[in-house]
Amino acid sequence: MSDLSVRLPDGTTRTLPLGTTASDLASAIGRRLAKDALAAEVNGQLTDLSTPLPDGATVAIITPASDAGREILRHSTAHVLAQAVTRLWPGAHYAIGPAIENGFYYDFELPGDAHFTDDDLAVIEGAMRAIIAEDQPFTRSEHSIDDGLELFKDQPFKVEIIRGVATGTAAEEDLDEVASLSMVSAYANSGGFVDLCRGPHVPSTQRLGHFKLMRVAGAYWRGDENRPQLQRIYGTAWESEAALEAHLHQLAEAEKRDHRRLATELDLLSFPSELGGGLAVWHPRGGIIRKEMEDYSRARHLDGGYEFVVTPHLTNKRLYETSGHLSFYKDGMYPPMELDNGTYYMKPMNCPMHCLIYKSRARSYRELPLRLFELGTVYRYERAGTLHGLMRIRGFTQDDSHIYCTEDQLQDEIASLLEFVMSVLRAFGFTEFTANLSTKDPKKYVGSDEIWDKSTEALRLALEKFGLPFQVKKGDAAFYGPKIDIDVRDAIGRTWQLSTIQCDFNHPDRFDLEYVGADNQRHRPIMLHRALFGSIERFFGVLLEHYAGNLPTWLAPEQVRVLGVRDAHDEYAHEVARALRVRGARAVVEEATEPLGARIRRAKMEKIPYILVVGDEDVAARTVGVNARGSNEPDRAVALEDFARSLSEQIQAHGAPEDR
RNA sequence: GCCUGGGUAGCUCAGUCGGUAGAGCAGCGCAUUCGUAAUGCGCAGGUCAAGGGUUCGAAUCCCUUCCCAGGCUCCA
Repeated sequence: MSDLSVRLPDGTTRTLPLGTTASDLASAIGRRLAKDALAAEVNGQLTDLSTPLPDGATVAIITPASDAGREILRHSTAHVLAQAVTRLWPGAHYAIGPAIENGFYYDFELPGDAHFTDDDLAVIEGAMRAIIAEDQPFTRSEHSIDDGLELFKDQPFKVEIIRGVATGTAAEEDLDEVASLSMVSAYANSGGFVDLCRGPHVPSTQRLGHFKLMRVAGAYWRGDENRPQLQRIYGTAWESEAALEAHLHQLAEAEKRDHRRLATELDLLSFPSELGGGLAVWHPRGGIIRKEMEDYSRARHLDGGYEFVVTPHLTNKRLYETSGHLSFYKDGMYPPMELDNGTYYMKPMNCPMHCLIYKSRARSYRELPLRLFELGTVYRYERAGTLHGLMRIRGFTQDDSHIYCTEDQLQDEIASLLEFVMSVLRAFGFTEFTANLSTKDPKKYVGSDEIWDKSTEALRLALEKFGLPFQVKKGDAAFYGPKIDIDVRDAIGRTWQLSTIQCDFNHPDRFDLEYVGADNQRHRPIMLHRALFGSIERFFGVLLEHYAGNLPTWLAPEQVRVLGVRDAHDEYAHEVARALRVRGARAVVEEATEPLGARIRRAKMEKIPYILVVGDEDVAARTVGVNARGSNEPDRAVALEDFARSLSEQIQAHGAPEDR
């Protein structure tokens, strides 16, 4: 009997009898590994533990606490979900059930137009736990296309997938469901349940169990809203109960910093239903934060060589005929108003108006780059189901600028734009950035290939110059030009797309924009769109979540609350607050009509950066007791002058917060 | 727009089988004068999202609309 040898991830090789499976290998290495093993990676290919190993293979055993291991757990749990649903709803059709970030889902079509309800989740979960307790093996089998079609003849979605594979028209995600282009693989469990799948799977259902079904949702088959809507069940699954608990805890934490909750709790803004969906009113405490953000933005733009413009919210439709919005963006616009002298629209974008400003007189190359900036409020008719707090809203203000430059200036202008954008984002406390570079969609674009190449290259060079990690998204650009999108990472690791720098070869043509060059000839400028916050509303929402409501002092609506210990100290408390206000701080006194502890508690819950407590000793020595947000120990007997100076320095500096 | 689930006091929520609405916090008043996260007592607060229907009677059952949540689709 001959042997085979395999190479392990640590570089060692092992010699084993022919016919050894990955499972045998794990046992040979150690009892612990044998117990943990879920699957194997053989020559870079994931496979079941029961697969016999080829001679000379490089083999790694996949265990649960790894990305690959969790993915297998999740995918296998999705199969159990499908099996449970078919037990409870005989005749249910199951479509696809992949592993996703933190979990899995599976899409179903229930017999007789039935729908899942939230209450069904507990029932399904119970059925899943029963299947897991039954310790059912996942048994792989391979079939020809024809046999596969026969095997799944009662499952129309599976049939469609197999047909797609057979005819070479399969979507990429479908290839995960089958073994190869000429063969389909299936996994059977006990009780007659079979699912189409490439695998690998855990050896038996007993290896699963640390999961929770999260919610039901509708999802279109193939993600196409013209196709049937299926019932999707989302779940999360982990390698251990502790990991599952940690994930659920993380979700609870994220919910605590939900900007919609914080906006209500901190009395910042609201969405009165009288206004209609996606329209917000800003309360005084939200309004002052917004003012600070806008003031800072304006100051930086002034510094950065921008010129300030203002344009109306409403315009005659002719403008959007010229810009082309009416032909390609009509669905996103509020319906027209028919007036005596024409048809008017709310503006969904500022760019056409800025082009009119450019066009208002002849331009010389000496004026370029011309950087127009506006806090421009726009209205977009977002579909009702897409609205989401401040993140997706129907009326919002963009910090929008349009830069007109020559081809020769493009490179430098993009580089300086990127630097400007990052510098402002850093001032708001973001430190981690990534970018996407979207390139030409060869099927749909305007402008010459040369200008696309040149500007795409300019964008790429700017990203490289700043060492910003980026991914190229091929074909993802809008038809009018390539773009950079900048994502920031927030305090709990989520990423948000905020800023964008887009080249536009379309507007200059449509508006027939020109400048006179040094050669006394007319030339067409290039237009750049640049949004930094994107929308003030959305950026505000991201900031709130990033800081969990603990805004840096310069942005906090109330920066200092002054509390006298007894009402005898109220007069001094007012004096302290006045002294701080003179230096530009927002300081408020809450008089001593309630116990000190209650007033401190309220100020803490309002997330005010500094609570000052003043008593007899402070009145006598002109000091304050400083209770800073996030610190455990109050700082007693700080000289008022010292506190006032350091506070105003902190506010002036903007930038990252002092938070501990 | 589509699917599922919701909407009860400013906020968070309870409300049984269809029988005329309840708590805590917040607010207001009075008392309390207190050194770092809740002083006590009292008062007020509601067209139960809106409209229609069934019923002797509707927060509760049915229909329509609006709004919200989570997804799907969409985000030029």
